[in-house]
Amino acid sequence: MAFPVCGPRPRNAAATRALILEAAESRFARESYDDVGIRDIAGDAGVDPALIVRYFGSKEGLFRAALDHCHEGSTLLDDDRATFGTRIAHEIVYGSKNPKKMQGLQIILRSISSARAMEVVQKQSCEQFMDPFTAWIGGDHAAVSARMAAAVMMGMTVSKEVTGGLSLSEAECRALEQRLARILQDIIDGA
Amino acid sequence: MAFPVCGPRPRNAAATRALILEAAESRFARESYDDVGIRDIAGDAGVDPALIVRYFGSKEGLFRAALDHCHEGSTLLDDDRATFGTRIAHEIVYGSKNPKKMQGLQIILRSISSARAMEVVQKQSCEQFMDPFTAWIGGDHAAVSARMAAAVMMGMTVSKEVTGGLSLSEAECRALEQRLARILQDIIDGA
DNA sequence: TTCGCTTGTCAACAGCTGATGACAAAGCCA
DNA sequence: TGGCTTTGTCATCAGCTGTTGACAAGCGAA
Repeated sequence: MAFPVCGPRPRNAAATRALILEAAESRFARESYDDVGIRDIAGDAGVDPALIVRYFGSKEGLFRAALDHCHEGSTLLDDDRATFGTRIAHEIVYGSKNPKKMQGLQIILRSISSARAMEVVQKQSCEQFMDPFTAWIGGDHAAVSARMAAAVMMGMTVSKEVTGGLSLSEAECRALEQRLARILQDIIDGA
Repeated sequence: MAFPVCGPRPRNAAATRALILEAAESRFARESYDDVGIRDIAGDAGVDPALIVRYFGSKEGLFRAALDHCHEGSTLLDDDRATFGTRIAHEIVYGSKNPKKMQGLQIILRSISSARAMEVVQKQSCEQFMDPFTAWIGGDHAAVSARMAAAVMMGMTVSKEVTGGLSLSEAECRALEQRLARILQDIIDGA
C-alpha cells in the first residue's frame, strides 16, 4: 500500500502504527472479527504481520485500539440536532459520503459474532458511544431514546446486509428514507 | 444429552439427524457461525462429529438445514395483527416464553459476521422471512414496512447484545416496551 | 567508530478447525 | 445362515490462525 515496490520498509514506528490502525479500522468495519486475519490487515498496510503483535500486543489489542480510534474521530453527533433524522436516514439508505462517519457502528455490528470481540465492544461501546449519545439526546428518557435510535440505525444496517443491499425500487428507497427520518427524529425528540 | 451413559448409540438415523438439527439450531441462535464448531454441536447432541458431516455434508450444510428448519417452525406471524407491536415489543424487552419464536431472527443476526454464513442467509432469508413478512403486512408500501420492522427487531436485539442486556431501570424498560410497541405497530400499519 | 536500542524480516510453532476414510457392529433380506 | 447396507466410532489429515523468537539492519548517543 504505502511502499509496494521499494526494498525494506523505512524505519518509522509512528507511521507504521498509524498505517496498521487505519487498515484495521477499515477491515473490521467491512468484515467480522473472526473473518479478518492479522495477515489480511498486515497485507493492507504493507507491513509484516509480526509488527502488529509487536505494536498492539495481539489481534484483540489491535481491535480495541481500532475501536477507540474510530470513536475518537466520529462526527456522528456534531451536526444540527433538528436534522438528525434526515441526515442519518439519508446516510443509511444511500450510504455516507464520509465512510468514517458510521465506521464505529459498523465495527460494533460486525463484532456481534465473535465472543471475544463482543467482550471488548461491551466494555467500550457504553462509554464511547451509548453514553455520549444519551447525553447528546438529553431529557427525561434519554437512555431509552438512545437505545431505540441506535437500534434503528444498526438494525437497518443489518437488514441491508441480510437482504444484500436493500433491493428496493427507487420510489421505495425514497419512501424508506422519509419514514426512517421521521422515526429517528421522533425517537430523539422523545415522541 | 440423549444417551449419556449407556454404551453405543442406538441405530436410528432419523432420530440422530433430528437431534443434531435441534442442537445446531440452538447453538447457532446463541453463538455465531464461526464460534460454533462441529464438535460443539456434536457434543450437545451426544453424537460423533463425523455423523454431522455424514448427514449434512458439511458444517455449511448443517447451517442451511438449521435455518430452513427453524423458519418452518416459526410462529412469529401467526397471531393477531392488531397486537403485533405489543407482542413483539414484550418479547424483545423481556424475552420470549417460547425461545423458538425468535430463533430464526437470532440465527440471522449471529451470522452477519461470517462471510460464508452470510452467503447462505442472503439466499434464504428473503424467501423464507422477508417475503412472507412482506406479504403478511400487505398494502402499498409493504416492502418498506417489512424492512423497517425487521430492522427495529434486529436492531434492538443487537443493541441488547452490545450493551450486555439492556441495563435499564424497571421504569425505563416499561417505557421502552411501550414506545417500541407503538413504533412497530405504526410501521406495519403504514403510518 | 562502537555500543545499544529500535525497527523490520523471516521462519516456525502449537492449537484448533472442518473434513476424510477405514473399521466395527447392527439390522435386514434372501 | 450368509451377505449387504446402514449406522456409529475412531484416528488422522491438511489447512489456517495467532503468536513467538531469532536474526538483520538502521540510527542516534557516547
